[in-house]
Formats: sequence, C-alpha cells, structure tokens
Amino acid sequence: MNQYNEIARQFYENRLLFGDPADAGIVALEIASPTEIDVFKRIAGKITTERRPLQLFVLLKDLAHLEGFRPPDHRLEARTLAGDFDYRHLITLGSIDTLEALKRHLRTVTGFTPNAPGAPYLVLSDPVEQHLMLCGSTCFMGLELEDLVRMQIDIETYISKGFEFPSAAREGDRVIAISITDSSGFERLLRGIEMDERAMLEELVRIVRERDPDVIEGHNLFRFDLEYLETRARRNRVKLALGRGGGLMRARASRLQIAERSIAYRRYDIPGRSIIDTWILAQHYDIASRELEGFGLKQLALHFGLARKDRVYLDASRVSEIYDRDPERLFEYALDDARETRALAETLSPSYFVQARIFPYSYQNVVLRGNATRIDALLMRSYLAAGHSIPAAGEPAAVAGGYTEMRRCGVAHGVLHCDVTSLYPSLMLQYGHAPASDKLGVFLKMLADLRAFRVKAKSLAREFEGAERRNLEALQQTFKILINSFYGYLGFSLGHFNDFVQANHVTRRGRDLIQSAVAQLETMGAQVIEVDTDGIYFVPGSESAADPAAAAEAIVANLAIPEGIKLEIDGRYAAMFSYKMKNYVLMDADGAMTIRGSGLKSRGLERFQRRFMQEIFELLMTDRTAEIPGRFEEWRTRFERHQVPIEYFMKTETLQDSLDNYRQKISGKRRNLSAAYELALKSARPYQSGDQISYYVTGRTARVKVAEAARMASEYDPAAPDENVAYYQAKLADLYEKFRPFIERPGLFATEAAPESTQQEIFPESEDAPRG
DNA sequence: ACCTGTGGCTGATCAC
DNA sequence: GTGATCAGCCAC
Repeated sequence: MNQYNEIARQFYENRLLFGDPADAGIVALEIASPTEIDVFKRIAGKITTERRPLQLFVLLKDLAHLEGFRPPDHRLEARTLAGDFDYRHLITLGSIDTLEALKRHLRTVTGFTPNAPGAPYLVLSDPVEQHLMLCGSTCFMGLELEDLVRMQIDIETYISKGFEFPSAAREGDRVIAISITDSSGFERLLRGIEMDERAMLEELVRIVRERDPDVIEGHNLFRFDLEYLETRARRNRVKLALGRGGGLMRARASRLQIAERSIAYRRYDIPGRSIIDTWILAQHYDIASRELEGFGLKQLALHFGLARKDRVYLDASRVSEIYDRDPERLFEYALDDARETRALAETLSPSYFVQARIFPYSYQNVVLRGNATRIDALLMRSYLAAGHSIPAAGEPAAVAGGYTEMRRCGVAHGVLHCDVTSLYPSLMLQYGHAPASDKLGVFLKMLADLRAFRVKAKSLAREFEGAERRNLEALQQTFKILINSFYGYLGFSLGHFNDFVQANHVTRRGRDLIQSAVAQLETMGAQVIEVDTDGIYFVPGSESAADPAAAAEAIVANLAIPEGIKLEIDGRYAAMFSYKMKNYVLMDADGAMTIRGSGLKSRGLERFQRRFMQEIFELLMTDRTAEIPGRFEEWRTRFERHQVPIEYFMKTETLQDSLDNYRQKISGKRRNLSAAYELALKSARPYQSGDQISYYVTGRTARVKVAEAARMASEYDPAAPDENVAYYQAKLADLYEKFRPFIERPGLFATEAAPESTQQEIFPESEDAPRG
C-alpha cells in the first residue's frame, strides 16, 4: 500500500472526525416515504439505491412531556442517556409523521418552538441530518471529487423592450437558452429558436434525469436561475421533476449568514441531488481572502485565471438585443458560462467536498451551514454514539478578544513580523481549555487529531502530484478551517457545549503571551511597531546588520515562550508604513506593496482614492515624499478636466439589508439614509440583499447629501459628464490631509509622539470647492 | 429559520 | 461645528 492510501486510511478511520468508511460511496440521501430513506451510492461509476429504515430522534429534558402523546404508528422508543445533562432522554422514531406529530405535541405542551432558547426539547430541523447523526454515515466516503457527476446549468433570458432587467413574471420575458454541461464532457445547448419555452423546460428535465447528476452547479442558481425557472415552469405547466426518481424541485425562503453578510435567498432542493451555487462559494472565499472585486462570473473567472483567452462575455442587459438581431451569435457563446462555472466550482468546492465526508450533512448543507454549527454537530454525533446526554447551550457572556496595539506610526525600514503559530488552538491544547461540559473529552481529542492530520496532509501534499496532491491539499485546507473554528465554538451562543469562561481563559492567555513577547523584544532593543492578537511587526536592534536572517532567528530563539507554543519569523520587509491599528502597508525587497486595513484598502473606497493612496504609500516608503504634492495636483486637474473614468470614482456597496427592511428602518428612524439603498429603491430591478450597487455623486458643491446626489454608475454618460468635481476634489484633499503629518515629517514615531497635522493650508481652495 | 468570535477605522447622516 | 450612531468593511 502506498503512503497516500495509508495516510488516507488513517484519516478516514477516525470516527470522531469522519463518517463510516464501511458505508462508502454515498452521494445523496432522500426521504423516500414516511418511514424510509433512499441512500444513493455511486459505486464504480454506477448509481445504486438502497432503501433503508429512517432513523429520527428528538431529545427531551423531561419524559413527562411525552405524556398524552399517541404516536400515529406506535413506533417510538425512549431511552435515558448517561450523564446528567439537560437533554437526557433520547426518543428515537422511525417515521416522519410521528416526528411531525411529536413536534406539534411538544410545542403545545411546552410552549416552546423547536429551537427557541430554553426549549426543553431539541429537534434538528433536517431529517436527513438526524438520520446521518444517528447512523454515523456521511456522504462521499471512498469517493473523490472526480468520481461525482457534476452538471452545470445556466440560462439566458429575454427582456421585453423598454425594460433593463429580467422578470420571469413579465409578459414577453422568457427563457431563450439553456446551457447544460457536465463533468463527463457532456454539453448541450437548448436554443430558443428551435424550441418554445415549454419544450426547452421539458428537455431540461429530461436531460437532468437522463444524465442523472449527483450535483447541480450554477452561478447564482439560488438567486436567479432556479427562481426564474420555477416561475416559467409554473406558467408553462411543466413539472420540474428534476429529482432522482422524478421528485419535484422544492423551494422555501431561507437566510445565509456569511461573516457580517446576511443574505436572504430562496432555497431550492432537488431530491437525491445537491445544488451548489458558485456565487455562494465565492462569498465564502471572499471572507477569507477579501480580494474579490465583485461576484459576477466574469470577475471571478478573471480573478481565478479561468477565462479562456478569446472569451466573450455577453452583458445580460444586451442579450435580448443580440437575440433579436442575430440569435446565432448568442448561441455561439451561450455554453461558455456553464463551462466556466464548472471550472469555478472545481476551484472553490474541494474543501466542501471533504467536509461532506466529515459532517452529518448533505453536500448542499455543508456549504450552507456555519462553522460553529458544524462543530456542534460533530460533538452531538459523538455524544449520541456514546449514549451520553447533551447539555443545553450556556448563557452568553462577554468575551474579551485579542490584544491590539499600535506602538509606533510612520515609516520604518527593515521590518520583521513574528507570529505565534495557531495561537488559540495551541493554547487550548497546551493548557487543556475545553468546554467544562465535555465529559467525554472529545473536543480536545478532535482538535489534536486535526492538528496532527493537518501536519501530515500538508507535508505529504508536497510529495505528490496531480489528483492526489489536490486531494491532500483540500484535506489540509479543510483541517485548517476546522482547527480555527474550535476557539470560536467556545463562544458560540447556540453551541450546546459552549463555554464562555474557557473562551475568556484562552484569550487572556493569548494576550499575556503576546504582551510578554512585545516586552521582551523591546528589552532586547527592538522597536515594536504593531501588535495584533498573535503577531508583532518590529524593527530589530542595530546589532543585526551583518546577517539579518540569522539575527532575526536569534531574536526569536532568545524569547522566553511557554512550552508547546511556537513563535517564528514569518515575514521580512524592506519598509512598513504604520498608519493606525490594523491599518498599515508593507513593502517587500522587490518593492511590491501589501496594503492592510479597512481604512486603506476597503472596497468601499472609490478606486481613485485607493490609487492615490497607493502612490502616496510608495513615495512615503521610498523616501520620495517631495513628489506627493505634485501627484495631488495631477489628480485634482484630472477631475477638473473630467479625465477620470467612471470606474475610478464610482463607489460599490453591498446591500446587507433587504429593501423592505431598509424602508422599515428608515420610516422608524432606526437608520440613516443611504445612497445605495435609495438608488436600489428607485431602480426597476428587484434588488436583493447581497447585491452590489455602483454609484457616483453629481452636483456642483463638495457638501452635498450623497443619498440625494447619487446616480447609478451605469447611467453615467462620458459625453455629458456630470460627476461632482468639487466633491471628488475635496475627497482628494481629505486624503492628503490624512497623511500630511507623515509626508511632512518622515520617520517612525512613538504613538503618543505622533506628528500632528499643522493648520497651514498648502493647497488653496478652488473657487468651486468651498469646504466647510 | 438561521446563526463562529472580538477589535478597529471610516464615511454618511442626524440630533444637538 | 461636534459628537453620537449606524453601516460597511476589514484584521486576526
């Protein structure tokens, strides 16, 4: 057996983390009848179906709540679990009908809805999850991503004359092309000239059934394509029987929480298959990377280098026009979106594929559930398997976070960064910070296994090529994500094993550790610039000139760091501009800059601001501050002459709220007016939360109400430029003012001795730009 | 029905 | 004008 198989087996035999390796090949599960579940397996490329008895459960605090409940099919078992946690009575049932009846009964008897805080019973909302949690199986054991049949679907729609945006409900709007590709190389374009819409929809259903994909992928499937198809299918009286065994596609309103973004969307489910929306994968990706310019297929394909060289993108608002004039031209390019979606999914989905082997969720739910919720599911699965009761989530308490400090600001040269490797996980393992309620000790066991597995997967990945390397890379990436979620779980208000006291212990140790390292560095003659949670930027003392690399290692080696904790130099920079906490710029030996912090690189800033700042930073860090006033003048003049293109001064904002919600908050004076929402309200397009709006500011004076003076960037006419020159020039001046102290007095300053902005105005106001 | 955390900066708006 | 507040974005 080769090394890859050996390691892989070691991973997959870990039943704390993975599903049952003996139940391999599962690609999907679907409730088949009130008492049965269909388990779809792909074995040697062929789909088989096993119909098994459904295993469902409810957990109760008090058996008395069962009194008076008559199960419709009399199949119900109650069992008292070990330990004395709140949820100690496991009621197992074999029928959805019984489950629903029991939920109704418990709601009436206890007065609590299923997941309300303090409810004396616990029911997982998804019956498939209940089943997987009890039986211990998971999807994709024994499979790799390339074993799945993944289909990509993309539709083109006709927009009636006089309208800019598609509406499935509008007379005249319709589907004019459906592009279908799959991972076996199948490609099919349904063309609206040979087929009417009904025929296209029926053909789509037929093809999906015939190709029988495990996964259906698409870009914006949830927020556009499926909703459009649903409406058109209803109108054409076509049943979207896309499921395995002919089940209908279902829909319901749902919400998705991705970091600070809360996205309302219409969730779709297709029996026996998983729906993967690459728009959602991109949202997840962006939380970690913060580098995407936008979430359109085009922007993503360009960002990930997936676009073919001669790729032509058809603007959705021009599709109808092209279709009327020359439909062949539309059809020529229509398949490209589906092909590109396939490549995008291959880029973004490997980690989720691995996670489906770990968590008791369908592949689709792995993408849609949050990290802490997933850890909760692992803990619950372990406890139920051991026949142990489950605690109720603890009351939330305040948890202090990481230590942050900016000790020095301005420009420094020869900067090092040191970093504590996996700070919180290391502290949790070294000092045994686990939930007090984890009587079985699985929390730290899982964390330790994950850490060991990650090290193995990472080192082994380097020894392999091709598919095996990609798989190992996906494994180590997944382990990393999971490892980093364990600390967050302690402070997760809905985590059954949460522990806010322990969360506080962990961060307290982290703060002590990093502050001790800072103090030691300063004692050794280093100048510490910035500290954030687990990392320190500093300029080493002067004695290190001869061999900077060795000197840097020596510094770190000389720090007194607790047993089991590793602190290492993980970056060296020619220069650093320290501006504010969490806001700084690094320049490496080649002169390449890295800009960090919302104040310096936020996508909420117009591109001209980011560009002008970049110029300032580069000049600041290369001691060419004298050139900065000239650059400022250049930008001012460019605006004066309308030479700045719209892409540089438009602002792009993401709508977090729904428009209804925004309207309600405004009328209740619970929030301020916002340009992006006001424009969205005026627009004909039905904007949803998560959509982005690009706008610019019109008018003649710098002090305008932005929400009133804003116009959609798409309405800008370069032939009749109406951007507010004074407003944008004032922004340039504000920007210059922000950095003026550092431009006038170069060097590195202790924070309390930071240079103040002087009152003198070196740039006279222009007549049309009165500034208050 | 859904949900990992804290800390920090900035622009826009609004009450004072 | 100033400060408070909200929303949005980002670091870790």
